[in-house]
Amino acid sequence: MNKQNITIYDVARESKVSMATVSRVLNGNSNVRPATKNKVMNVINKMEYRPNAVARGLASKKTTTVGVIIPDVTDEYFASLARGIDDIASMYKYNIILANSDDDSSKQVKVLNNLLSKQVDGIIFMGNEINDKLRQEFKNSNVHIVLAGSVDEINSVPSVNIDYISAVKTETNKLINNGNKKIAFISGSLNQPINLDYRLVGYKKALQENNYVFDKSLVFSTNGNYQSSYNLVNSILSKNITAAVVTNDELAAGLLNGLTDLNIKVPDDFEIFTSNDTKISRLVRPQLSSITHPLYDVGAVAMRLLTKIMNNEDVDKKQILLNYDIVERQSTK
Amino acid sequence: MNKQNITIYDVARESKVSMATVSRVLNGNSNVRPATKNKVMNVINKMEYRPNAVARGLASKKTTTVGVIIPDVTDEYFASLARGIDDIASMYKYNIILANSDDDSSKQVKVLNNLLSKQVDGIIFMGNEINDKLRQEFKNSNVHIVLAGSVDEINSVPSVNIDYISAVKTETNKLINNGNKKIAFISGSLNQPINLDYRLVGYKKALQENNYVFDKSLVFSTNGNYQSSYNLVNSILSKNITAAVVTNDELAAGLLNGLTDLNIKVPDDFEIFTSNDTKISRLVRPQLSSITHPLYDVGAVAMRLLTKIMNNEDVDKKQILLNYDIVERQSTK
DNA sequence: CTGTTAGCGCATTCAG
DNA sequence: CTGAATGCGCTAACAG
Repeated sequence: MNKQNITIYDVARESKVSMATVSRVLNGNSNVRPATKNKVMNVINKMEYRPNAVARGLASKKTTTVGVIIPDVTDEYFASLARGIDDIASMYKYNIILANSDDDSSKQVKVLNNLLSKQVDGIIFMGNEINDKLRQEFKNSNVHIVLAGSVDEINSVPSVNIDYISAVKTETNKLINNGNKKIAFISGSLNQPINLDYRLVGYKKALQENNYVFDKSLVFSTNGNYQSSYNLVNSILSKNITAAVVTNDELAAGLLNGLTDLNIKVPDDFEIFTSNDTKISRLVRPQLSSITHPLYDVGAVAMRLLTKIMNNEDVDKKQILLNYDIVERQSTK
Repeated sequence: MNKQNITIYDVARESKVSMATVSRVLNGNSNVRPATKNKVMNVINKMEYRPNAVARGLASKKTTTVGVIIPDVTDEYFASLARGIDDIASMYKYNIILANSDDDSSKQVKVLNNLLSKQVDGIIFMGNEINDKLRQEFKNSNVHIVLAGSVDEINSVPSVNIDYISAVKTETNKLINNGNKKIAFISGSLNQPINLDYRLVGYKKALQENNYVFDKSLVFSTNGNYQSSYNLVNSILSKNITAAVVTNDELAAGLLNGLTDLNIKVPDDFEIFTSNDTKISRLVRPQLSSITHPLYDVGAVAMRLLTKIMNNEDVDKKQILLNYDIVERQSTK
């Protein structure tokens, strides 16, 4: 008999007990005499029996797998979240089905439904924009969903993030205190609430507190990649800007390199603050000052929250904000 | 009735056919009259019926999910492979269960068995070292396994890679042609066959062809991270080395920055070739010359190969080598 | 504490 | 071309 095909019946027969008893020891049910438990365990080990999780899932209506919807694993921001998610998931005996969505709305609902058909016990969603259609799908699906490092501006779903507003505000304040008069705000698409409704708001708040007038022409909305900010440099310099708050590290690296290539000295002639503290921020020269975004922890806490929710435990707060810090490296004075 | 709980029986009743017929239209079985097929399809759409993949898996013994064992999603090298894997997987209607192994041998067998219990139809394995224990587990598991961007020195498993020997040899030759007399080979652990049995061999071949004597003291085995090569710089310079072939981009970035911090000019005073052409190689200054490693394609082809194998199609070659190229950016003359 | 029994939702014979 | 019946491997009452 093939190792793959050993069933609970086989070990029951071999152990001279009923399959129900085997099932009990498998599931740690206490209602089984230690002696028979040992007997069964021995047979299980001897036969190298491995429970069929699919059958289990069908019978119990629990698959111990969660779906993870991610824009792109290749993006270090989300990959770091994913790593935190997987570590905690496996700690709680869950597997993750990972699905790339490219942040594309139609792909997102497609993979969501695919995940649901696989009967996942829960879903961790990562994405830069959540529209009504998606919210509706979330609601209609009867699985629990948690957002990781992603915001829903109306908080219709539990989520784990940092306080983006406050973080960006702090950075902007530092730049103001360093004497900069014109500070750019450079982000990925402003259609993304995380940029428009959080980070930009933090930027504006800092300006306001310091009696700076908000100047729309100092706000740069890009597609978020390295080249887009690299190409922005001339336009930025023409406006006598001397510092920038940037919302992702690739963007910041592009800006930095663009500046350097034009012989503008960072931080002497231009200061940069970035947002996610990924490896990139330490690889470039000068190294980038940044928010110390605890990406791994955001993923980990999101997954932990999901286990609680799936387990029907009480959770006091469904919108969790983790602590961040600011690290000043070489791109700021 | 809850959308999640609509079964094949419900649509059968509603369609006034048997569940067998519904099953047939679901599976594209041609033995069903177009008229009844339409009737059933309409009901399916109306009720928003979504087949339960778990039940399907139990009945058909196919789960349309494959396991993906990865050292660390956070590593851009493997993340790029994973992205290629997922894209092709979803193209063929498979989902991927992603499991991080940290390249740890005991974790690897643990997640392997976990994946097997989930009845995955196949496995893509990524890892820097495959030992006999693991090979044995591979053999005992009756699922098909394909290696992506990872080598088994005895080729006991189908795999997709590039020709590391030839690639490194080409790089080394260029460095030799540029007049360098002492060229370092800097890699992650030499316990990893990919470094010891492939890349180092390529390095040696180039030396030999040019009548250079191989000097063991020019070979640096590190733990593979940025800091480890950064810290190596003094030791390297003390040996009058003027160029290096580096086996991963983080390592190369560390070397580059270490050199730059000591005011050694790259490429004028020191040339660097790196291996994986990840974003990093373009973010640092000067940008790193590299093998143009088609990471996404390696993952994609590995997944495609797996689908063929799972489908019992004939595959002529089970050890696939993809084409690479060399791109000379700013770290070489 | 242990065994018997009935599904979980579907694919798949086997008849017709 | 369609339906009835069986079973995939396991969990979860229900009895005892």
